[in-house]
Amino acid sequence: MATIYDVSVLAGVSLATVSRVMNNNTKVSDKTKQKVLDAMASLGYKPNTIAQSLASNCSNSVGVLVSQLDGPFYGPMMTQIETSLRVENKHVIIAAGHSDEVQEKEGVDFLISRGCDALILDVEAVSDEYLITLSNGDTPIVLINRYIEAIKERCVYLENEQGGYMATDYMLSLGHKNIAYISGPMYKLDARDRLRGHQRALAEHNVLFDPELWFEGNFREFGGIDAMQHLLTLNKPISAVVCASDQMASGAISVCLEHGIRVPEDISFIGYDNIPFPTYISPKLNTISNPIHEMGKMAALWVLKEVYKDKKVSVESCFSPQLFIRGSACPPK
Amino acid sequence: MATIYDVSVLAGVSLATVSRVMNNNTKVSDKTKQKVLDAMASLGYKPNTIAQSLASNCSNSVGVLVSQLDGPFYGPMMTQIETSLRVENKHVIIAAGHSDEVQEKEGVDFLISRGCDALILDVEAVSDEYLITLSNGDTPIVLINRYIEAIKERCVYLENEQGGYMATDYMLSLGHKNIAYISGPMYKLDARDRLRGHQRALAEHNVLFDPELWFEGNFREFGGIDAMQHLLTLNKPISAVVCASDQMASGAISVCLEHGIRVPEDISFIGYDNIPFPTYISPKLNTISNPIHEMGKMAALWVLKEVYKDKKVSVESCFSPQLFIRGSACPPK
DNA sequence: CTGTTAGCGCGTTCAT
DNA sequence: ATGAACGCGCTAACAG
Repeated sequence: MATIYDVSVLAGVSLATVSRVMNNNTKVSDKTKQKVLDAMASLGYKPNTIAQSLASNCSNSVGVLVSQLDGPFYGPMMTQIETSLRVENKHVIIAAGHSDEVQEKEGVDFLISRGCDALILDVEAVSDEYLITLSNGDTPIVLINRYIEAIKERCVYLENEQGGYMATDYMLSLGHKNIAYISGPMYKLDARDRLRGHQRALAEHNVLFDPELWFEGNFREFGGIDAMQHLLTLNKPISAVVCASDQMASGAISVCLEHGIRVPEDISFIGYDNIPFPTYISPKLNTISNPIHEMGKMAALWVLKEVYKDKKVSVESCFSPQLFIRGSACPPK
Repeated sequence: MATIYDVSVLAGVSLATVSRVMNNNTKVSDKTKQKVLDAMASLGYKPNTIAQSLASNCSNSVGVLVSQLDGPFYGPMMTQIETSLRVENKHVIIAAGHSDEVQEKEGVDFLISRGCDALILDVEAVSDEYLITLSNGDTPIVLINRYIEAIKERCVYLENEQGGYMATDYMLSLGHKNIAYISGPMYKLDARDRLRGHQRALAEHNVLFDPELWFEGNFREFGGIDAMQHLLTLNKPISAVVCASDQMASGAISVCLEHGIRVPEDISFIGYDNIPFPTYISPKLNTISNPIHEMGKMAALWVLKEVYKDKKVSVESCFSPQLFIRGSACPPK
């Protein structure tokens, strides 16, 4: 591999001059610049990014820690992050936290030790205090999907309570009264927020929240399956089910169909997240959008602006959910 | 940040000794080692990986280029790669190729310029020749999902032809004769291989391949939707549909259900890939497994063995598909 | 077993 | 505008 030294010899200039044309932050006369450029081209010179990092104390890498790399969310998010960052020649290093406090912290340490210039975190097991302390460290962080008052300028999040409200409000406006709710696990903030929204909608319509009609799921398909099986054993009238995730809604619907219960004729459904898959199956799932890809992009822009001092980007941190009406709900009989 | 120098001073030894205990490849007396360890601990010393990389000419990073970061495949694959590599303290840098030749090449260049020690590639737009040439370069590469004879020891792949055969053979064994086939795009090798397997199965059962019953899809849900809508306009008897991907199968099934066609009673279906989602909906999709996560893991192990000279791993490069029977097929009426 | 010394490839003062 | 020299933090001979 050709180095800056080879280029300097061929161009008949000093090392420093070559470095200058590379970073073109200092004035270099046009003709020496051209000589250097020619030399670089004829040698097929590529800068050694490792050496650049060491000398400049900037690795041009940003670490991304998500709870899981698979599933319907993180893919789109990673896509946006990678795309937004690569155009600025930054690279992304990934790590998975697996929703486990120890692993999430290990992931953070790992990424920091890797010399990342910034961290984009989608974590759920670590405490607010940990994150606040972390944000005072040397490596800047942005949080996706989490709102912490003390460091709100580093948070990119969705108004989950509002989304939960919208889902249930929609069912109520259709005329439903007997509404079951399948929530996410209560240790997750977004699950709690969505549930709160659900309860607020019920209250506003003077419908009592029946704890028996609430099942704590896990956001995954089989959580929805378990939930629906349980709800069916209750022998209570249920005309609509609001699910805190599309995955749970899909699982729950499959249980109904297998029991000969028609959707939406017998029971209406609405999910949350607006993941792609359920829009292609039958019935097409109504849902509340969770613009996870937008949030990924925004987090990347935050890094570009705050860490790499890119002037032209502007960031927006709070996202509003949106209702998508398709074919999985109708008025009660 | 404390450096190796600070540690050496505090421990009263030389720089080299500190370096030795870090890499513990040379013998160091137990008590000096302990002194160094204590000094490191009390300083909270963390090695600077950038400097290590520069000095050792090894970045401990491996680049992963996939066509897309989202969708049901690459998530599980990335998970395995990340997990396998992280335990060995290697980090993964990601890039997306978007199934486009230019972008795939740019991605490769990007990762190489980032000093990756090795590349794991899941590419489909670049030519075999390009990859063969690339494999002769300085950065070792492994290919996932692609078989190239000249560099087969660098390929981790699935026997797609066999899988295609199995899917159709299964339908034939159920008694189906009027079998439609929804393929992937013909410019992709795996799509062609799966189709070949389909044709071989038909031939073995003396069933003629009817080109009219073959629709070239795109592996995605809407490809299956388009395909099924087209097949239905044919007014030909069709009792079974073999799809080259679960996503297309799901799209196709949704079209049937909307037309009041029952699955599997009226038309049987089988997909390919064994992605999670369709196992949670109704009807549960029969399919051929595509162990993409296993392949990801194997690629990571290949890198560990061939690049980082890890002795204990053994790699296997050829994967066999497997038939999964669930609820989307039955004998014809 | 341990210390000395030279790089790794590049950025960045200082001079000039 | 350009060059010389030093330093980033660490590894790897080479001595001893």
